[in-house]
Amino acid sequence: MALYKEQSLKIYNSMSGEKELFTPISEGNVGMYVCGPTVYSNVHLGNCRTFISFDLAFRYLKHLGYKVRYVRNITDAGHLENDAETGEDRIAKKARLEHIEPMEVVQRYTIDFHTILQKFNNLPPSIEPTATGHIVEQIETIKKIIEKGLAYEVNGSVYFDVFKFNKDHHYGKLSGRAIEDMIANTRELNAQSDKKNPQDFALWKKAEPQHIMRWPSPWSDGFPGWHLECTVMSSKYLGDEFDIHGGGMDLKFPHHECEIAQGEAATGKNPVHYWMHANMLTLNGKKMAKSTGNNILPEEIFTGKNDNLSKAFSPSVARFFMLQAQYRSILDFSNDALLASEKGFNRLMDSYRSIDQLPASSTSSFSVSEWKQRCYDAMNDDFNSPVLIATLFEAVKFINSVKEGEGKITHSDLELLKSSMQSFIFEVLGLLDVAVANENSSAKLSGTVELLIKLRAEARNNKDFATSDQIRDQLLELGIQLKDGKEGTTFSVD
RNA sequence: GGCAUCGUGGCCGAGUGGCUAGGCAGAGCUCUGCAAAAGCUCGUACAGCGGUUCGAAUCCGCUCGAUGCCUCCA
Repeated sequence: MALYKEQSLKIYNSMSGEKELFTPISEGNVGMYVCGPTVYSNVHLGNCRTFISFDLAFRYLKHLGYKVRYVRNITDAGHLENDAETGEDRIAKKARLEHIEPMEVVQRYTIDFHTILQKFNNLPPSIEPTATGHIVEQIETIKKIIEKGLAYEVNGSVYFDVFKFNKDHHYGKLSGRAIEDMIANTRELNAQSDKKNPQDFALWKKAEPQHIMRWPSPWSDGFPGWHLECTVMSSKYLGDEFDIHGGGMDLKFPHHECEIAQGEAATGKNPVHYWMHANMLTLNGKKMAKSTGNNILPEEIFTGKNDNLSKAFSPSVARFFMLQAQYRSILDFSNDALLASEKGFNRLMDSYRSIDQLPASSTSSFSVSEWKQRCYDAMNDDFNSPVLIATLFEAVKFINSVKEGEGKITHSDLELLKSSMQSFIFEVLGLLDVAVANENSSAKLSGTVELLIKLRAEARNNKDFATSDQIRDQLLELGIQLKDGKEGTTFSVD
């Protein structure tokens, strides 16, 4: 029997503002769409947090036995830097600054994006469509919306008629806005706007002569509006209605609001059943954003080359740090927080590795099956990874107590403990055991250290503490820590 | 200005009416030749002010503060 039949997953739906029992449209199958990046520069750590959050959801849904189709787009068509009627798109700007083709910009940063997410051990999505690969579909959707009378053409550009749409629908229902408030709060636009109303948004923009990324359409040589690609690609691969749509909190308005409007205008159906929004990662208390320069690159974490960092941290430590906060909470990045996470992460891994060495008893002093269900309870509660991690640490405490000869565990509980820890740490949380990953290259090292441990033990037996301490202290200087336990000495490498 | 989210012990972060996570740091003890590691014990926090309630960090109101969106952003 599939696990999802035993576990009841609740997801916080941004649309209702409540945690709702998750029921997919088609039993056993989940369609999930997440807004991907615009590839005009390196992904920063804040971007990564969002994608790690949805990777966690993807992993858990799969773990529960769902067949998941995870679609995440790449925005590679240039979109304007602001809502002005003229201006340069960010990809073209980057191309001009670096003297390369716009598609070279796209290629370079798509590769960077993939490389970084792979280091964080994110699973690749099932489909990763690009905006430029779906121009035809986007034009077709614009035609549909025009036919419904909810879009209009002006000077080769097509705009979505928000006011007209709002007569029969509620534009603003996701972000809790009323159109009257939007009008009251509208900022002054430049006078030469083609839009009927400032709230209208572009479905198609006529390209200026210098605009490189352009495609023919019934209205003009131009390019699609930013919001359109997600509507088109999500419906193409997941259907007019699908289960989960995710993205960063900053996309809630206007991007996701526009997606809903486009979907409802084109098909008459409300496209998304569960809206999920991942919260921001902040640096120095401020949102990380490419546009303000308040950001830190993942590569700088891995190398330690950033003024905010005292040392380098592995991708798994950074991932663990982020998973220690719930995805809907703002998380503030700091060196101290990362240092604390690193210690906790290492303790978790050390404990996991020691499970094989635990002696079995005839009874257990810890209910493994009950503990396991609490792990599920945590994840079932809107993917609450920090509570899952806290629960994993209960097991760590127990494992260590067995090592000390305090706790007792039966053979079958031992098996269950090991397989559960394995599932949650690696499969669900997607953490990587650095020591295991380096096993092959470190086989010689561990042999060498084992030899030194043996020599030290002999020296200690002979009360030659000068020699034994020298071995211990010099190894520590090299980053190898010896740990004396009841069952002998083990070691860990930084 | 509008809308939204949030303010938890030294730090990071869970918890949404009573049983008061977890990690890191700190203190004591056990173990140890001494340490480290590990184990045990300790800390009793919820911005402020009112209100609801037998009982509130948790619900309501107000005040203060922070952040996000309202123009591109995960």
